[in-house]
Amino acid sequence: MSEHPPFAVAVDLAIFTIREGELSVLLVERREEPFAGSWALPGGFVQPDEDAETAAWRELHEETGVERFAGHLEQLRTYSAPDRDPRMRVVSVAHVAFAPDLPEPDAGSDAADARWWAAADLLDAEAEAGPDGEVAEVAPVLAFDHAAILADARERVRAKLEYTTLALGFVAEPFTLPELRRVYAAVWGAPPDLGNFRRKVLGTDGFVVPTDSHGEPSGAGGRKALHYRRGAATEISPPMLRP
Amino acid sequence: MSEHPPFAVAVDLAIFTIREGELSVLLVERREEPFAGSWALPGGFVQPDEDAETAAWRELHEETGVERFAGHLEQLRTYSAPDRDPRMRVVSVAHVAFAPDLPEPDAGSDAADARWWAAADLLDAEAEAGPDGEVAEVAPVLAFDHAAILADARERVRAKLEYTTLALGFVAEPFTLPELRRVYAAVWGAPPDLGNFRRKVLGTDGFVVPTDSHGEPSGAGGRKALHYRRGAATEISPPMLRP
DNA sequence: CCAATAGTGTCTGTAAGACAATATGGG
DNA sequence: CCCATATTGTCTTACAGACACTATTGG
Repeated sequence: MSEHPPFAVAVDLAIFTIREGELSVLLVERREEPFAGSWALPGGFVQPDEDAETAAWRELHEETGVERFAGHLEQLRTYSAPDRDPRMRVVSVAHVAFAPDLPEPDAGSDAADARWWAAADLLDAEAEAGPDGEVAEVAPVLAFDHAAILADARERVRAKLEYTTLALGFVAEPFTLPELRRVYAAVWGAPPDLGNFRRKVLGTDGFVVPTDSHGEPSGAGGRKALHYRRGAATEISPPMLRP
Repeated sequence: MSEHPPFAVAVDLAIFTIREGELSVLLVERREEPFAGSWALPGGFVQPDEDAETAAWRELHEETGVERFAGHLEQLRTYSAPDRDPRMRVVSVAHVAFAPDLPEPDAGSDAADARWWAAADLLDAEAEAGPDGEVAEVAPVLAFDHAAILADARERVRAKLEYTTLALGFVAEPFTLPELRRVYAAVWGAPPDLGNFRRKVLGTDGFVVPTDSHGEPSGAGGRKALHYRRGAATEISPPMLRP
């Protein structure tokens, strides 16, 4: 049998939420080398008594400060290039998480800062300038291989909205159908057709269940939307395809 | 920052092929402890200069003996329960591979035996008895958490046949449409409708390209089927759903 | 009344499910 | 000729895409 050289095993998390209509991801500014001063996905090492998912939940709680987490967490894939960490051999079991309206994070002990970034600003290289020609804040280049992890994570979320009800993980109960539609718009980058979206959601058995209450108008002026709660269904079949 | 305790990192492989119309997977009989004498998925430790995928390809070549591998290999997911290996802390980056008509394997140095097993016999617990009441060979209980890995691997393959052209990885070129349909039948456990299958495959641009040759009748009597080669397409949209 | 948002209805094209009919080969 | 397999075609239904129309609220 071959040797079994020692590795460090880490988890990295792409934690998504929707802020101001944009799919946003939590990054931390590293205090320590390597990549001190760079922004990176939150993460940490797996401890001897943990599996990777437990470690991911622990990091999620530590980074967001949220105790009761209403969203979803799942394994993404494992990144294991020999040179991905310059210090030593580290394989990272990356995870994806998402939740409704998470609070502004505190910088943890090993982070100089922590904040939400619009995923599109980090991933879609476009001319970054506001309408008045001013750059709000330049999107950073991520440390390690975290740009690749983030790209894979966003694609996973985009794909899963097509054939699962995981969009419900981005909204707090009770929610309105326009709110749910804005989740799809933010994740996919373009809104699904209004009427077709309602037909699909309401026509999929167990996706949402109606309540007798209703929300407030979203803008100034406009009709009140009905409130719904999440149903028991987890899959959408046939899937709702992206525009 | 937290500690980074040492782990061993392994790869395990679920290598599938179709033999006698059945989805089959390669198992090895372990020579060493733990689980000496038990059957397990082939695998081994990742070496210092390798990433997990490279290690998986190396193990694939070592276990099958095939040099030019016509099929497909991809990462499945990582299994990291603290007690999954009684000797020490090992996380396993599981992979799925499949290929057309692989040869009967040789037992490697660390294996007492190696052979193909029908995946259904290992996963679908049924009354195991032939029509004459005789049990051909009792399916083993797999070592470690390999039964769970195998179940996840088969589900991955089943799902991927729906929306990708990866079924082509199970057939040698040139192939006939009935051969390709038998791949779907073996993986899904039931054949897709004959006419609808042809309409879908031939109607998906770049799935298969016709040739001017043809195969021999499959049974005694029966028409000759046309030969095809794989096209450039990798995705099937909209997907071909399981029956 | 007007603008803005929520909700309903309709038409049409695509494609899948079910299944029938025809073609081609071997014995 | 008969049977087994391959190939083509048809009918029906489900459902998505596009888009028009109505309803409700605040200013």
